[in-house]
Amino acid sequence: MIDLRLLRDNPDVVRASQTARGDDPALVDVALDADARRRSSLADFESLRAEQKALGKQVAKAQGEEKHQLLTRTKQLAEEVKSRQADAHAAEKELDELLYQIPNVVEGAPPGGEDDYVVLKTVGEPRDFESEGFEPRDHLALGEALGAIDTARGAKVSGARFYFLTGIGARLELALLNAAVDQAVAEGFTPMITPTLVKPDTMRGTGFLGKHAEEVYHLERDDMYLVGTSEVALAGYHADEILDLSDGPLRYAGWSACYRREAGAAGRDTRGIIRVHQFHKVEMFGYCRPEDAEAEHERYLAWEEAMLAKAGLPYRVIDTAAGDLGTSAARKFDCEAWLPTQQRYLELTSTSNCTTFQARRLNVRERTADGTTRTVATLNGTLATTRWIVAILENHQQADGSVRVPEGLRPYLGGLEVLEPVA
RNA sequence: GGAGACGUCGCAUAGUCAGGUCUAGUGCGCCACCCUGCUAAGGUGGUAACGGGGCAACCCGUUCGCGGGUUCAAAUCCCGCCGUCUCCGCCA
Repeated sequence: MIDLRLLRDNPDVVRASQTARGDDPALVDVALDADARRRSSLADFESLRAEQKALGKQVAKAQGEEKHQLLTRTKQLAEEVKSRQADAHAAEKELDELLYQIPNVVEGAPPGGEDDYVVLKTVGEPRDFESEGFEPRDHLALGEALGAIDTARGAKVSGARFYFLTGIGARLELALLNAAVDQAVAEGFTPMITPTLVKPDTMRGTGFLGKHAEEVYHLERDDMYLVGTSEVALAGYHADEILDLSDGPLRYAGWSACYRREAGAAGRDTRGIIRVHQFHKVEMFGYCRPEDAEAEHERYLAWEEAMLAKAGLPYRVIDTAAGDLGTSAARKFDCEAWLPTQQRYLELTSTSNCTTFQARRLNVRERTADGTTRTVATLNGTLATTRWIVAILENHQQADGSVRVPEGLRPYLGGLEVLEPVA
């Protein structure tokens, strides 16, 4: 939720943000109007309520005829209070619904849509397979030859976009995720294994039930949601709390299964495990002071790049355009690894600065030096996911169908240097 | 799944049976000041969050797990839900 005060004091900032995202700037004025109605109906209700309470005290003391007269007045008043309260309630709800439709205010992201990202840098050289003298195989062909990935049986058991990681494939994923957790712990993150089913309030608070609600699995019978990332649980972790950030930002590394319906992706990335309904992820998530959020965001990006280095992948970093930001993000950097068989970059990490947007919805505040409270900022960023296996297999493959294990992962595979095809 | 107890402004508790004097008391903790040559102890005052109004001092409202209801009036009575604990049943 955006800051109501910002909306009132600087509506132009919010209008400009809406325009940058390709959303309707008029929503700002509709919300301002609703806010004015809310405040006036609230004032009406509150003054009547104050009168009712004052009279109520007299009723308690009065006797006989005086009490009788007071009661006839207070009974009338009660009716009116009730109706004004209902008005105030309705106005509040109306404003709330409007505010929920306004995504976070963009901060520094380039204007435009999905294709208008800005490449911040490119790291590492894509291999020249032609000069090496062989045609690279895609991750599924490699994974099947290595006995690492089984999508056929995944489909048999659970349907399209499901898979089994088998043998060395399962070990490779564990190695990757363990490397991510170890790095995070070394940097001072608290490792967390999080719930993957959450209540509606938590899912709504993190901003995933807006435009992208179609992406989320919902369990009708229990009214619970399957999370698409541990960000959801970690954002909810401190909901309704007042934090002490005097020792610096809080940093958590969440390890969880992630579930996505991929409703809007029909026909895209159908081969292999690039786009699947279930995968695992180690996610950085943190709380910090609003003025520290931008610098913290840069650190998250640096930690992602450190992981990519461990995996030995060529990649680029993009600054996502305003129109392609998630509801909660004010700015987002993605790291995309080179995918040789598709001659394109594939998103492996994404780090968002959500400023105070998520925290305001989830009511996460900090105690400031002068004793007051204020809303904190939240950030998130990917450290490793199942999808990384795609890039690792393709980029480190050799002519004989074997795959070199990147050095950063070898300690997690008992020193194994090469993955060999199984017969 | 069944039965019961419980949920109060950081923590611990009083208040709920008998609705109005609860503007929610007290202890601990915390903050400021005072006193004491230091320290310990002691004294005085302050100390929940959110919203609305006001330049401000301040005033008003909401919140006693959450949501409804009864009533002129709800921490207190009624209903539903959530959570914690205890016992029973069932299952891994």
